[in-house]
Amino acid sequence: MYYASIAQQFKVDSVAPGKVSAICSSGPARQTGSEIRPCGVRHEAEDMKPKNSLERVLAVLEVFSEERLEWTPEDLMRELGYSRPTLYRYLKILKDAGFLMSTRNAGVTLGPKVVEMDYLTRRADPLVLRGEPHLKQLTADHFCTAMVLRWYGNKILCVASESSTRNPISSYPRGRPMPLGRGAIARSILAQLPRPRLMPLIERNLSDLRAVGLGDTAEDVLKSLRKARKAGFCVAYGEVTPGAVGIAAPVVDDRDYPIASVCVTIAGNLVTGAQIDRIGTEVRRVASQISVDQANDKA
Amino acid sequence: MYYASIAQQFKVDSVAPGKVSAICSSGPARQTGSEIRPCGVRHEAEDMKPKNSLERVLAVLEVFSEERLEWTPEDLMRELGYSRPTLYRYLKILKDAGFLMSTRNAGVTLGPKVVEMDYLTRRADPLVLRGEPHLKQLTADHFCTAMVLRWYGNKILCVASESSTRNPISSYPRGRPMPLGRGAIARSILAQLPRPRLMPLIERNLSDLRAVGLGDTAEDVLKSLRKARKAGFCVAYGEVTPGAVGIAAPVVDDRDYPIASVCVTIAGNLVTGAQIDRIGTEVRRVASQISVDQANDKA
DNA sequence: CTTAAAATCTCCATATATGAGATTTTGATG
DNA sequence: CATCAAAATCTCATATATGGAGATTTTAAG
Repeated sequence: MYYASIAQQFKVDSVAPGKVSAICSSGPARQTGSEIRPCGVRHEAEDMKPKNSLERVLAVLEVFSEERLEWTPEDLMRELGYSRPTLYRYLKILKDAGFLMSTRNAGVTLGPKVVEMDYLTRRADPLVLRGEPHLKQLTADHFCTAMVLRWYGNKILCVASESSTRNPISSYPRGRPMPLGRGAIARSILAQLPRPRLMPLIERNLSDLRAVGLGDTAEDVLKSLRKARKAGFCVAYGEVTPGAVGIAAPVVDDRDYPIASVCVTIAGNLVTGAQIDRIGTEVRRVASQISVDQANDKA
Repeated sequence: MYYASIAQQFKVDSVAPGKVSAICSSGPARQTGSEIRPCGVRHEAEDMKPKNSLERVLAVLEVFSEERLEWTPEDLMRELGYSRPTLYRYLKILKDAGFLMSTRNAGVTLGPKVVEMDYLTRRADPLVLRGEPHLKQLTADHFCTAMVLRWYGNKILCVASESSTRNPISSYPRGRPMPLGRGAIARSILAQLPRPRLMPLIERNLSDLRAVGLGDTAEDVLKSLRKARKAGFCVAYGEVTPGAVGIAAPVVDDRDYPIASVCVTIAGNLVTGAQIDRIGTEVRRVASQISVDQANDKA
């Protein structure tokens, strides 16, 4: 039988615990501490379609994006391939829970429960809580925008941001995923990833990575990232926002696996190279401070 | 009492416009232990237990609150009454979707997907989009905090807020539900509700409503609210935050049903009664402007 | 008041989630 | 690194919820 064969396969894997580590070291990273399952392919190519109804309800929430903030039931049925009653049942449940709300145009959008939960997240996320004082400090010391960004799935997500400039340069406020191929933040995180986890990401973003001068081949990029890792922080000139310098350092867990990044963004015409180095050192210090606090969080 | 005297002073000052005093409360803020009292409308007799698995998964997300930001699987099993495998299955799905994440203490918290969705909500919510320019205007004109708050379920939820003060007085930033029984905001919304919808809410919050001087019996409160409705805006002195004056007006849909509230919060020692009246008129104008725009949103 | 579109409901065969307990994995510790 | 307890996952028979087609009610519009 189908299931039987799968089960057997799993059994074979787990019968010999000694070999598991060998398999892991050459496969994708296993789930680590407080991270989301870093299962290789996510939104990029093709999510494996949800198999059970629980995942199918949640899948409804996944279709909302910056490009498509509002959906009609018809479109949802088409997009997700659910039957009419099913879709409407899902919608009812999601609306009742406040995750969705109706719009006038007979459509649906994300609802107030999301807002409420985000507030709780701000209060709960240790990275936000620990990060904020540091961000205040950084923005007090420099005329800049300082941020903490989470690494989850294959995304980089700003979770906290503080600014001492009039019009903050960053176009990535809390909650907006950042590109993987550009900017000091992305690099600071990539540089910290174990090779097997890293390579597919490099391949996928090679054109961007090449464009910002990290190297022509994947191997070259890898070499550049090794250097970056050694330095402890990354600098990027106008890669994400023209005229802005990004200075970022990774926050890691107790296994040196990256979980976030601390970044200072500052107008390019405001800083000299020497200053950038000084800020870089500060950012690195902050990031590693957060890393340590984080690791010791046995509360 | 201190606040009472301030309130009285205001009352005298604002006698001229006549209506205002009628809808003003003179009740001092009652200190309930800490300065910030979380809105405690939770596990009343209100939520019926979820019947199908879809609702049961979502119910997991419902247990997170300001008082309890982190849960262990064990506690969740106890709280929700799910079996071990079921609970873990739910957790796995929710974690994979990013709604939850593991903490080091073998617990779970709300995850990054929530943050991401909240960002989308900020971009999608017409109240936020339409409201923000008005808030900018209000905070430019006055030294205050201006907010838009949604009315959903039986909650009042701040969705947008702008501030021109150094330390914003409001302890209700985006996403934090507000109490129903206190403050100008709550009153501006309650006043707009149809009687059958309103009465149970009055009953449930009668002690609070009485404390702020809206009347002794439910009928009295109802009468006060009628007046408030007529005036078009509400004023409250230190009911939510000691020393702060709240001035709020309802945003309604095309059937005059309240969907939100616009509020200006300003330090009590900064404004005279006459100014409060002027601000009140402004707030009312903004709220009704948003109402109209909202109703015409056939985009 | 009539009509169209949207949303909900009914029915039922069948796929699917469930829970008790066994099993495996994790991670802390001497 | 062997050991042990706690945490997480798995197995499988069973009961249950699910989703498809189409009927039906509700809502919005003319």
